[in-house]
Amino acid sequence: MAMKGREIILGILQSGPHTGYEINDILQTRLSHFFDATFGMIYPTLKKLEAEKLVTKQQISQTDRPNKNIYTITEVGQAEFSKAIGAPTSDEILKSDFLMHLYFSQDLPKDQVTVFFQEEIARKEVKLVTLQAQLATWIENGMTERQKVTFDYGIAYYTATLAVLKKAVKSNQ
Amino acid sequence: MAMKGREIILGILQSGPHTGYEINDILQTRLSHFFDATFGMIYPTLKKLEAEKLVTKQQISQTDRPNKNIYTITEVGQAEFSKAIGAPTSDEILKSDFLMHLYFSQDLPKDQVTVFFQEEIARKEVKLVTLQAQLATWIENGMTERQKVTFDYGIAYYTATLAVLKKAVKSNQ
DNA sequence: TAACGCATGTAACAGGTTACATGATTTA
DNA sequence: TAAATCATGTAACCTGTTACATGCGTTA
Repeated sequence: MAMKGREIILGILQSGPHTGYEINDILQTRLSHFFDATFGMIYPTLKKLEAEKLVTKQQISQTDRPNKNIYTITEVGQAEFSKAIGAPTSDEILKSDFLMHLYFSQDLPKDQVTVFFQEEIARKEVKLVTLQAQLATWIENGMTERQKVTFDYGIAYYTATLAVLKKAVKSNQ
Repeated sequence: MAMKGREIILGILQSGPHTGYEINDILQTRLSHFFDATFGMIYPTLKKLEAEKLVTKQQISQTDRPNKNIYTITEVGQAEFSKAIGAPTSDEILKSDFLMHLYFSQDLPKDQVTVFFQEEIARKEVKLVTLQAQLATWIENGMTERQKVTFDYGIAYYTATLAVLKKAVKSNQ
């Protein structure tokens, strides 16, 4: 059984207390190339985690900004997380809507396919730049050697697939 | 809205009538690097598609093997598929349980992490070999230029990430 | 004045997963 | 004789998605 939203959030809280908003930010910047999350998943999960005593909530009132809830992992939460991190890893899952379209695009006009290519290239370039831009601050705030591998993996992935896409869009024209 | 199971199955049926078993086979060999399916999804989807008249079912009795159902796409199904294939593509989604483990592995012993690396490398090598082995028969049975791009994408992806993984497992030892 | 950042939450729903159930023939 | 191939299906469940709802302060 792969690690799900609950374990990911527990994992992020291991590096210190955070709000749901901050958890989302970490997910969007540093883990976005191998996991994706939305607020619609984060807040309900945090609520369940609190009900199960895996995290505790501290409410902070703010005047200039909305009030916030800071979540801290408990010992029970730590134990649950340790169990999950030691469990065997499962298969990676990639769902590419772009490749799906391309695979079945035999009846689409060339121009339409070119647009799909360009959109996918643009998306990947944004992802690549976002990830690369993270590196400096990430190292400052403490990046482990193992986390560096997840970073390298993302860069290699985007770089290699962008090359294929850019070559293909040329021969499509 | 990304293409879901129903559109994928409709897409496969565009290249001719197939059984659920055959659909699974195509998915596991040629599309497995960007989509994954299970029988638990395929058969119920086929049933819904038939109820909605997007496909028709022909029952074939066999003596030496189990009976089978051959599904054929209808005109309504064609129309639905054309609509889906022309719609904008959405973001790719990658979920890597291995990278998740690696990212949060600070408390795991080196040996355990090495095992995770080796397992992931083995999985990817199998995927790479399976995909490469498909090429010859795929070309014979008709592979479009665009499908060739999805193939190249998969090869580039596995090759690039395997290189990162192999380098990292060495420095981990 | 529009957009963005901060900040949280719910309800309905869709979609797929997992586990189970069956069984003959062929290949290693 | 164990395992793989062919072949289909259901039921319960889980997890996450989408859309909606609110609202102030700051920056462009």
